[in-house]
Formats: sequence, C-alpha cells, structure tokens
Amino acid sequence: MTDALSILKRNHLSNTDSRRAILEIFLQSDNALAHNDIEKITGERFDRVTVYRTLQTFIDKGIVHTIPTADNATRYALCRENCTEGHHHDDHVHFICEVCGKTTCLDNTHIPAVKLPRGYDATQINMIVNGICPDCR
Amino acid sequence: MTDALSILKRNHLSNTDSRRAILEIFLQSDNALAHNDIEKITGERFDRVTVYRTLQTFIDKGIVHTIPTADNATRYALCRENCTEGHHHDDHVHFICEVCGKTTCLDNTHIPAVKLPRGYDATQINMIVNGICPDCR
DNA sequence: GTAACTGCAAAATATTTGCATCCTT
DNA sequence: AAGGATGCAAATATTTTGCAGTTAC
Repeated sequence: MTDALSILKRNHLSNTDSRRAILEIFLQSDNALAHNDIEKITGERFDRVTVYRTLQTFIDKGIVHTIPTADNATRYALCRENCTEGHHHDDHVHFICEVCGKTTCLDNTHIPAVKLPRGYDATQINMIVNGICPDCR
Repeated sequence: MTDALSILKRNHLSNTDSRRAILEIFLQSDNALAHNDIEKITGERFDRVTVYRTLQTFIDKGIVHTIPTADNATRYALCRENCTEGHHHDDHVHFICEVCGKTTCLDNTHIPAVKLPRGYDATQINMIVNGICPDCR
C-alpha cells in the first residue's frame, strides 16, 4: 500500500497531522521537493520546525531521500524502491530541469556501473543530470 | 601554466591578494573545499564576504566548479579540464569519503554514458560516489 | 584616474536546539 | 498514563546586499 497511513504504520511512526499531510504532498508530487516547497503548500498549518523534524524522521526511516544538487538547495523525494531504515537502494538517475527547476526521479533509468580506481569502495552512487525536461522543450 | 597568477591572467581577472591566496589553496589541495574550509585556512586575512565573492567570480569564469553533495554543503574544486566561461566539461566522477569526509575529483574516472528517457536533454552530468577512500580503509 | 575589489555593517535566509505543552497510543 | 510529537522562542549558521574606502592597472 502506498497511502500515507500505511507508510506510517509500516515504519512504526505515530499518525500525526503533519506526517500525514507531508506524506500526501510527496505522494501527489512527481518531482522532488525542497523544504521551502513544502512550507508553501502547507502554509501556516505547521511550524517550520515541525516540517524540518518530520523530514528528518522520514529520512531516518528511509521513507524519503535527499538529492544532491549543485545549487545547495536540499531536495527530498519519496523512496520508491525498497529502502529500509539505514539502507537506501537509490540507484536511479535524478534530472534537474534548468528551465522550470523541477527535480525528477527517473525511476526507470538506472545508474550505469562505473569502475573506480583501486582502493576506492563505493557504498552509494548518485547521478544528477542537468538539462531540459520534456515539458520545457 | 597552472600557477595562481597565470590562471588569473588567462581569465582577465585582476591580481589581488585574496584571489591569489584562494587559488593557491585550491592548487595545493587535492580535494574539494567548502567555503568553511577556505575560511579556516585563510583565517582572518580576508573578510568572509570576500571569500564568497571570490568563489563566485571563479565559478563565473569556469575556474572552479561546485560539487553536489547529499549533505548540502557546497563544495568547490578546481576545474582541471578545459572549462571556459559558461562551459563546463566536468565529466569526471566525484568521490566523497564517509570516514574522513574528503571530496576528491577522480579526474581519470569518466562518467559512463547514460540513456535518458525520450524528451530529456542533458547539458551536464554529475556522478557522486560515496564510500571509503584508500586512506581510510 | 578610473573601474574594480575589499571590508564592514546589516539584512535575508536556512537550520538547529531547548523547553513547555499537547497528542497518540 | 507515558512517551513521543508539536509549537514557540531563540540561538546558530549561511549567504546576500549596500556602501564607502582602497587597490590594481
């Protein structure tokens, strides 16, 4: 199940307004969201601090992941795959549109293998593609 | 030439203490630096604002580039390749060590090609590998 | 000499922490 | 009832902007 309540239950999180609301936002959005985006949508409903703490909780549980961006704005997206606490399997490519600014998880585009120099051990790989999305061409 | 002065001249930038000093730091460092790292090294010699502006100038000229990181701390590294104003050819992999925290440009490890879904046009690709570096094993 | 660069002050923005209160289970 | 979650206040961190004084060329 991918409704907010199920996600909370599955992760042993209590069912609070802010958690449900923020999860709904992620479920209804097809792109990654910055803290600021979430605040704009929720308006005055929740304290800014609550949003920060809720996002951190979701990260800890492996419900959302952050996407590294060069512009230094932390963006969060739902983990669509089988992430569990402490273990992300986040092997898809992220696309950032230079026109509309949207960050999209290309869930079906997997990160190709890369051969690292001797001595380097990878635990996680991120691939961020900047460019122009289909909507902005 | 890869000394600080040559880099400044080549990019038509005036030769000031802060620019020379900050470039030296990059030239002597084999890993990427956060604004904070630079401030620690330069100490009280330059105003924090000057460091911000100097870094921005270098980015504009294509002398340094920023590296996207999941921890949301902007890191800067020298462009080793033929970056020109507005055009980065930054196709190497970046490695972030989970133990020592150092960010290294793997200049010789190129980013493998990736096939994007129809409609997506890439202008720049970043690949960030997290793991353990040779020094920390 | 002039345009560009720097330092200082301050504003704007982003994030974290402590604590008292409230809510979920 | 008890532990965890929230809201508020405030501390801390980060980045930007305006302006006056200084420096490179």
